[in-house]
Amino acid sequence: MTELPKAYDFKEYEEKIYKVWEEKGYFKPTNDPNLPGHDPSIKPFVIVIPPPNVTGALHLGHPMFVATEDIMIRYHRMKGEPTLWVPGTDHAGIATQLQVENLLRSEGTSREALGREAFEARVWQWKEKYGGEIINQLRRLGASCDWDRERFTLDEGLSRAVREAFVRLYEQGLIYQGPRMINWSPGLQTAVSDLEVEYSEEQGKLYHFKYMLADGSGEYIPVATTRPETIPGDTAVAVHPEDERYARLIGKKVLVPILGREIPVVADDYVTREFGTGALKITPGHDPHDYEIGQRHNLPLINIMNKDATLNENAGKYAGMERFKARKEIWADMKEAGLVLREEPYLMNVPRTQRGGEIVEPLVSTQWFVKMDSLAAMAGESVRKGEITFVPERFTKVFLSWMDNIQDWCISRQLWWGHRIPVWYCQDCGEVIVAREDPSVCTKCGSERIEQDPDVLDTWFSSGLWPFSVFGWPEETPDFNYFYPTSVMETGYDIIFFWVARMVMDGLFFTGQAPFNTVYLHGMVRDDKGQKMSKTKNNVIDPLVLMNEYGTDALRFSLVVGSSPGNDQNVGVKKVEGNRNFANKVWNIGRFVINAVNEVDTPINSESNWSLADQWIWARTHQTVNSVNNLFETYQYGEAGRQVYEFLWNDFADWYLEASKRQLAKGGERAASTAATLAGVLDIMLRLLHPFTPYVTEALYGYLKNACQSNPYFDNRDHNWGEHLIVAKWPERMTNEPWEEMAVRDFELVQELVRSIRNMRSEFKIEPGKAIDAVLVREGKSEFLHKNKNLLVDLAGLNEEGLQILPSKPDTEGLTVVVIEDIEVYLNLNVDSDSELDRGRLEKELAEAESQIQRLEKLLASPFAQKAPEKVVQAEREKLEGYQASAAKLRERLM
RNA sequence: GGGCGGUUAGCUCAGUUGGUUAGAGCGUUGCGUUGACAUCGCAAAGGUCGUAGGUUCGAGUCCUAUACCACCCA
Repeated sequence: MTELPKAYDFKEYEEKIYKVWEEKGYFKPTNDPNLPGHDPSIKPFVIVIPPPNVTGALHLGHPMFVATEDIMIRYHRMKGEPTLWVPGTDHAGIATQLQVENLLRSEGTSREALGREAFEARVWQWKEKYGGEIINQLRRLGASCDWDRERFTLDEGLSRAVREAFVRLYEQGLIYQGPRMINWSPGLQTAVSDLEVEYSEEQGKLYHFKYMLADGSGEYIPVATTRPETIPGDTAVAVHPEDERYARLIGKKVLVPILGREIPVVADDYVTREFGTGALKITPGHDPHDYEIGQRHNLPLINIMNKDATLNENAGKYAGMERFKARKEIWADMKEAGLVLREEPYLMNVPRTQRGGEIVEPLVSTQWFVKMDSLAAMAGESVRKGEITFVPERFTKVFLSWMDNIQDWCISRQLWWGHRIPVWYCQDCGEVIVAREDPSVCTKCGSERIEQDPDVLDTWFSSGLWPFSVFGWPEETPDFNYFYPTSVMETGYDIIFFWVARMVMDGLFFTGQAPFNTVYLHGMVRDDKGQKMSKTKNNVIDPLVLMNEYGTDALRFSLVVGSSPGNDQNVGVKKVEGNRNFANKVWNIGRFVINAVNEVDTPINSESNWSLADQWIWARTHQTVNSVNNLFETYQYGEAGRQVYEFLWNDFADWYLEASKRQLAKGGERAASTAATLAGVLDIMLRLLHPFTPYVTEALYGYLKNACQSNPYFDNRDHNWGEHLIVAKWPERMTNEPWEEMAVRDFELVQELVRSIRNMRSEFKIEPGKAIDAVLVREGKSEFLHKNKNLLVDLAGLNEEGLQILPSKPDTEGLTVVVIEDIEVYLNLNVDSDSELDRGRLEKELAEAESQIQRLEKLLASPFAQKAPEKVVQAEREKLEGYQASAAKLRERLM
């Protein structure tokens, strides 16, 4: 057997282990519905991946969701359930198109120069080249997905699903085309949906000016606007119906500045009297609110802008001028005409595109929309009925309020990369053909002059179908029938509207079932100061760098542990480093245990005779297993990981391993049973830890299993070794045995004694290696001390030969005392026991004990003693007794 | 304007049926390499749990109000 190296070298294992898992087929679900012997009655656990952008770069959000989903997947797989994680990527219309356009620009060409077909071919090329990168990175993160089921939103099957979905919605009257106010991105030259617009508070100006009455009276209405360039599109001035200032002007005509067009003054209670001048210019063609007001008052709609955000012929002399230049020009001209009142600084909400960040222009354009109200109502009902639950629960409300205030969804995009809208227009008879299969002639007049709509669908249109399109829908494939609906949708809370809501609506509409029963939402990853990561702030941490430096396990653990569901998570390099150290700690625990197993040279024949330490570590193991199970069932992975971490480091390594050394040194059966405990506990903990840090645990598990199985004296009966850890059985809850509570209490007393003695050593500067003589006293009942004296000797560094255990107090002249409850520990520290230092220390301890006594006596005299549960009261009484005992001993000593 | 989350040790954060002297990691201080681990060990310092009320025998935890920070929606 080869000695393991002193430090865990993740580079040595990660790739190899992943390969083994994959080759062994562990990522594939058991009970595959496509194979003989399938049992449809067994419930599978299924997650579909939130598909990353196919040409996107890896950022910390990816390891975040991979870690969380992989934890869920590995846990269910280890529980023996048929488990499937479907991977895939998203074509990400705008993002991908922009990347390729950038590339073309650098080559001195453009998509327009290439033409649509050549451009599309070029994007596919790009996708083939870079699309695999993100997938490889997911593998590197340890994602245990079934790669044979990998999908891409633009692949053939999913494209068929998209077309089917579009046609069905259209047939049901839920898709319509029409002129509506949309958000236009002049740079991207496409419509974007409401969700793709972000508002940023920016310093602007509020321009006050005169709207002259048309009657030539010289009277005017003062109006304020943030966008003077839209004045040519004004078709009314609105005032509040109850505003006395303007009441008499309602119904009169005013003149549009510069253009001199007559428009009416209307009354509408949308107007806020307190805002600005209390009079609002109405531009139905270029403002969503004005658009609605325009509809209410039957106002004409004037479009004054071209698609590139220059003004058009309707703007008169400003035609052809860029929108912000026009703003200046118009204002200057109005100033000259004496129409300007004043300007004041104003903080305004500027709409910008999520991608690119340029200012969005609201304008009326003919686009395709999905009618949302009935779909949203269905989705809301499903959630209200509890068919879908959110983790954390508070997102239910967010989801429902979105559903209750839903707006129609603009799904057409003027892009070339995406699912082409399956609509054809007949050039001869004007027929609109919506079809599942590309038509070659007009279905009405038979003309061959038909043209397909040039637009593509919003990427989210296809993402919404993802939970079932990946299984072959609309075909009722075996996968679809068995794996759909899925179990958990795990994703970030930032796309609850973009994606989760649409999946729910689509799932219900197309399949009649909610696409998943649980939505687990994770928070955003921020830097270690809580700042959003962004290139401009230069605080982006590249996951690949972290993985190269500290290993995948460390990164995964850092992204899951120390946070709670739905809350944002700060990640710094320090944290990852700390968890690299943890992986190394686990490795070294493993080295120690394996070594102990290797040295077993006797079978265990007699009844097991557990030491206190053995009992304690088993009791703690049971507690941890039970607690971790509870936490997993309630999605509290962060806390579960923390508990395993704490157990391994603070209980198992710091205490049990130390305690086990003497037991191992004894050799024979004692050593054998100790090794069995070491191996048994480690085995369980590796299983609990595996979903978090799959690589180091799998590596160690292999070595541990090998050591145990290759030693003929080692009893493997309790181990139930899995072929690999990834498919080893998950530790289920255990019932606590009656002796456990006592073992924990006794061992904790030992720990307290040891800590106190260590403190004394430190305080009195005793050399670390020096064994000290001691006298241990517990009035009348010294068995506990006799039984555990070895622990005290080993862990506290006492001198075994010089150690006395007495049932009553002897002559302890010259010794320094420590008191823990009713136990006195006299230490020979070669210091003057009557020294000021020592007396001072004892007095401080006594004072502390006395103040505790006072506190507890007061507590127990209060109504607490009657009203609190007996168990709680009893615990406090015992504490009081402990303090009373130590106080008595301390007082005696100080006499 | 509506909503949601946060405010706990110098820093970053845990703390899910309210149980009675509040936890971790990092950082800080002191000591330490005898074969699991210096990617380590032992010990120490450090918090009136944002503020003000309330409910309760008991509140970091529940309720009300309020301040500040962040986010979502309009």
